Amino acid sequence: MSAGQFQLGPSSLTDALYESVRSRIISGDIAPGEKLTEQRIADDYRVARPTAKACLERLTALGLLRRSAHKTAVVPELDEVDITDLFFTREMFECTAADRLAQARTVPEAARKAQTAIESAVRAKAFDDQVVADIEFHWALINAVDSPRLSRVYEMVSGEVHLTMGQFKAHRRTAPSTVAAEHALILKAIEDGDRAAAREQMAHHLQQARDRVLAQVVASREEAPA
Amino acid sequence: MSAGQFQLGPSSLTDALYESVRSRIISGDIAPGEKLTEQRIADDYRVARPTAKACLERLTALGLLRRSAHKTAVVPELDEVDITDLFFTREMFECTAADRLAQARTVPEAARKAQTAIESAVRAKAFDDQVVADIEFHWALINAVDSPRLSRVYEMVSGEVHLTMGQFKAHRRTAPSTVAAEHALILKAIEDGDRAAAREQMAHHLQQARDRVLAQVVASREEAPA
DNA sequence: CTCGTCTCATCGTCAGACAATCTCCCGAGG
DNA sequence: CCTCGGGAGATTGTCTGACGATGAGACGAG
Repeated sequence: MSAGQFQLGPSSLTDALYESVRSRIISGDIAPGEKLTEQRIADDYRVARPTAKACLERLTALGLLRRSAHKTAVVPELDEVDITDLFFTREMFECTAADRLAQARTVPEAARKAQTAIESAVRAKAFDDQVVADIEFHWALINAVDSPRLSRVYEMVSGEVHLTMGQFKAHRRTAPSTVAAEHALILKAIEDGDRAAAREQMAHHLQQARDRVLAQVVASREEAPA
Repeated sequence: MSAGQFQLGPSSLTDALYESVRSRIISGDIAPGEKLTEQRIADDYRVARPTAKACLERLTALGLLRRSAHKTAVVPELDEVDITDLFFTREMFECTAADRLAQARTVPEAARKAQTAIESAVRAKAFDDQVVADIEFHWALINAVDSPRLSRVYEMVSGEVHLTMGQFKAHRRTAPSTVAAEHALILKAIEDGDRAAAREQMAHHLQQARDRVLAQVVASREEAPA
């Protein structure tokens, strides 16, 4: 009985559950501030509570949920301090990656593909697609470094990056297609093998992105002072 | 009955279990290559298997264990590729931290304390203490940046750093007290607010450390060709 | 209106069970 | 003698069901 324990899928049930909950959080289907009990997951997905528990623990480790002992997990709402810290950490990762790639003059194919995807999403005014492609672009650079540990630790901030994007895309009014231009500069620097420029363009891009996000946080707070 | 479920300690049983197993792996009490079944943990510590399982999963996430689906977890033996990658990642973290601290001209007190601890351990020829203090030194710099995310992700490599130290300290024959001297240069650069120098000294120190570890790996392999 | 207590929701952990999967040894065949 | 396939045991993934502990909010006393 009990719909559980088919593991026909490519990965185990646990992984599928994790992926599903993760995407629901990232997409905003489960809104920031919303509580997520173990029982709710268990009921929603017809799994046992321990399975749901493990899933919540994984998400907590990635920063997609926050909880302390005996308290219910909630989807965090990132404030200015969180966002500043998050982008600081991103900058460390991504500037290092840009430097490395410039050193090797390796422009990953995946990054180019993501770049064209961004451009077409901008033309189509498909903001969601643009966000997805943007994240893919950054992931492509990280993965191209070919350092398992770098990719592993980047995953720990990637979830929160998604959160910032999803959290505020509803409020988005300016649609800066400058993102694509900034990406192009980064790729150019990598192509030229100019390490310093690659670092700098990446840092600049991330600071711009951070400021855009911060501006939205402030704006959304002012229009909804709780 | 069943000795479990007293949670007198400061943290929960799960945390205590995790800490204990972690320290046993790091100290080499559980040797690299050794298999660690869920049942063994459960028996050793008189906890239920699910509790042991959760513990192993946490350690796996930190790189202190390796496992794939349906296979028994083992303490990894880091090879040259792993160590190179690990130090590359460390360099990213720690150079960023050194840069930041130099920018603020903040020399953390904890780092100074660790530094004197290293010196006295060197004088006492207490190699184990030296390793512990060395790790504390590096942690102190990371934590002084006061970035929750930086500290969180550093934890993901810190475990493996411990492993490299513990894994090879048995084979150690040269006792390079140059470590303390290199640390002093880093602190000096931070004190002077010289960001470039801080980065460079840190990078240099880590490259030295990496080469020392790599040399030991090669040496230990040659003397024990399995 | 404030404060302490009490109940309920939720979590941490346990025990025991079953199916799926992996490992390893051992015998059949070349 | 070596290689290869098959089965028994070991190990994991997940389930069900249960108990005590902890935290949060309601409810009544002062």
